[in-house]
Amino acid sequence: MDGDNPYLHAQEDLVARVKEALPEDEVLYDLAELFKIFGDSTRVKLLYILSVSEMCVQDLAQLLGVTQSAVSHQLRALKASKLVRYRREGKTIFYALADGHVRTIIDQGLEHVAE
Amino acid sequence: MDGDNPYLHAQEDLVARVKEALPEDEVLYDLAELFKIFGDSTRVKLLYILSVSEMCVQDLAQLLGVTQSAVSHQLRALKASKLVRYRREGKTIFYALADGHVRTIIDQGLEHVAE
DNA sequence: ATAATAAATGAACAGATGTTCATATGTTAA
DNA sequence: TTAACATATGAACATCTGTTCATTTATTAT
Repeated sequence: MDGDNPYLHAQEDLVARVKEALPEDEVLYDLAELFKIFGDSTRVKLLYILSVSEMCVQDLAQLLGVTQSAVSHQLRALKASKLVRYRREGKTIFYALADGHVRTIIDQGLEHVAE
Repeated sequence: MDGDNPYLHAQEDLVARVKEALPEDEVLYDLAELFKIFGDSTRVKLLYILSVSEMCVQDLAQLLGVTQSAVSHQLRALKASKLVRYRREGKTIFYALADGHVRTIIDQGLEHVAE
């Protein structure tokens, strides 16, 4: 213990080493943005639903018990995060998951919640 | 196409089937709460750091560039979600991840972000 | 063209969130 | 018991978020 050090408590070596191990700030920021998407019950439900089957906006709204507008707004967020894709069929637009990652992340989360 | 049906568009069978497949509302709510924790850059950083090494509050604050108070508040949230544990050593309290799930979830997220 | 239907968008607003500041609690050493 | 240090907590505040309502855009059928 070097009594002169004003930061007596700090394990400076450790701090430095961990700092090395950290991903870029921007990456961690993007990561938080991604999880933010999953951090709303309407959106996780949306994602879970779409992991079961593609579906049109109105059916999603009905299943979620919210406005068509609300779903549309949320789908916009999911699109921006590349989590969903969509296809138009006449007046109707069908949304689907962009890839399998989503379900994997959800399932990991469910495992933790189940404990 | 049954033209009399006021919900012409809806694939009611599908909606019903998917409804069956959905986890309980409460589970999905808890799931969202869990991901909400990961959905803030201060907190993911915290979690990432702790996945590398246990650490005391002051060092965490230094590493994150925020107040000791801010870290303490966030750690409270992490404790409430059973994501971290802690041990006291004199005046200092060392925080650590509660289990390995956290890192798994983070790594899954990082994979998606990396694309 | 016009009407009808599906989805998207913008404005507005209530409620939640994350931070700092000030202060309290707990622990150790003098 | 007092001083010093580490952490926790409460209040206050600015910002962010998610929803609804009203409206617009896009597509199809008449």
